[in-house]
Amino acid sequence: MTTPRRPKPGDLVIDPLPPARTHPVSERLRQIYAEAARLFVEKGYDATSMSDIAQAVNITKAGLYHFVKSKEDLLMTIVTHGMDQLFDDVVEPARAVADPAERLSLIVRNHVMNIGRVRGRSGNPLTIIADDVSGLGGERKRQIDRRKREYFDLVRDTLGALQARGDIDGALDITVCAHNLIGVILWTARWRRPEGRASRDDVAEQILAFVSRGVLARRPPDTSTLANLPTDR
Amino acid sequence: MTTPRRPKPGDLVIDPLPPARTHPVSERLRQIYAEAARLFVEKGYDATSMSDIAQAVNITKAGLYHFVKSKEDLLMTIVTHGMDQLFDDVVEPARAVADPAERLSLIVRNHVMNIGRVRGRSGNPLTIIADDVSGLGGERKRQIDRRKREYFDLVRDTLGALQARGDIDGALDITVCAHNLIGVILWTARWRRPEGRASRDDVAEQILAFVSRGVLARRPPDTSTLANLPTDR
DNA sequence: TTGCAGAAACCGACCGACCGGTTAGTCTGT
DNA sequence: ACAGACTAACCGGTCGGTCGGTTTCTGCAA
Repeated sequence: MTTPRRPKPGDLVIDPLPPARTHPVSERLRQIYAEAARLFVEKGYDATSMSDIAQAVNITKAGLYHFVKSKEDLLMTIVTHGMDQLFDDVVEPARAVADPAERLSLIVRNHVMNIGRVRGRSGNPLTIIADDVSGLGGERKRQIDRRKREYFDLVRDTLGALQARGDIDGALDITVCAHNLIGVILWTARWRRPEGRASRDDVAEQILAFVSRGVLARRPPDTSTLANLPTDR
Repeated sequence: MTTPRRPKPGDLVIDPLPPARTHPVSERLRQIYAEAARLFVEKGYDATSMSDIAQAVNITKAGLYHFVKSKEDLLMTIVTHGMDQLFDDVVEPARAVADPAERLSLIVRNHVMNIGRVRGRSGNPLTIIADDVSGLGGERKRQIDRRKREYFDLVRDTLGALQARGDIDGALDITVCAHNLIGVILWTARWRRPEGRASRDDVAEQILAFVSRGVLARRPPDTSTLANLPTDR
């Protein structure tokens, strides 16, 4: 029952969803994790059967069990890998940035880029499904929840630092703001289509503008003082 | 195969999840829809069995099928009812408001209040699960999607009107903004606990402030001109 | 007030399909 | 020879749903 190691920087980690193993992870295994992740995201964990996954990689269910211990293990590995990516791409880089405004920009940009990234032939890694971990039993669920909490705290503390130095209106509840911000980011996974009009970069910049200035803020300090009248109809 | 009617104003609609029936809908039926909704939200549609639902209302599965035609019917009725509420509480009132800024406020407030409302002994009505309608076949899924689209268009058009009159920065993509806004609202269903610190009203006002002014907008037009320096530190 | 028919409410037993997972054994490359 | 990759057949169990029957409620004629 050792806690599953996650790849350290310099680990030569292979692109899509590698299990914690030594180097030449078999192509099959990669394929299995990639297809399983795609199906879990597409149809949901409960609605995806092991036969579905087996069929997607062109082996029988028994063949699939040659590589994988259980369905729950499969989910745990996938979600853990998604979390690893989140920490490698977002959390650790963010912690290296001292200025909270810059840190916030980095978090938004990197997280949005992380979501919807297409790796190999797999669909987008999850983070979304990380919310759908009800299929995980006791200790493993707690492990994922702890890392989600860690990420949330990073965001909230960053907003807290901004509020402390006066960059955020004191009337705003930074805990609620942190939820809102994360909600906006994660929501992109549900509406953005890779083939759509908006690229990942576009969306990242749009979201940054959205959360920074808000939707109703007029562009520069408006030159005409008329703008401040109470509800002009 | 007539399209299921939804209650018109003045219909004397009974509180939690009534099927389309004449007045004295049986208590059992109300209980069934309420418990089913609670379980679907709690564990997900696929992970909830008909036996679970039957047990929750203290009858056998066969007894349950006396009231309900199929599991999919149950889901469809619940989701349709959730949509009805969204339209009654948010869309139709919003359409009666001419000013787009006021309309936006109404949408945010009423939608946040609608989510997490507790009716009778049922949990919060869904709108969340309206995203989880993969269990619905062809035509019925399309029917729900059409109404989701209608709501989305209302939000986007409202933002469009605000942008047209200069209240929203021209650089912002209002389609992305609409997604962001809806994401923030729906996300509340995933993190807000009724017993928690923040009331529904609190959250509604916080979100309104969040999307209006953004997080990084300093309070009033800062009196010291020093504030406009490029990235201090 | 009673008797009773019919409808609504409900149950125990059961169905075929499919679930996650296992077994025993067969290929194939080294 | 042997190990990894893989399969056909199968396991106990649960799924959504059905069946035939019994109880309980309700309206109404005598």
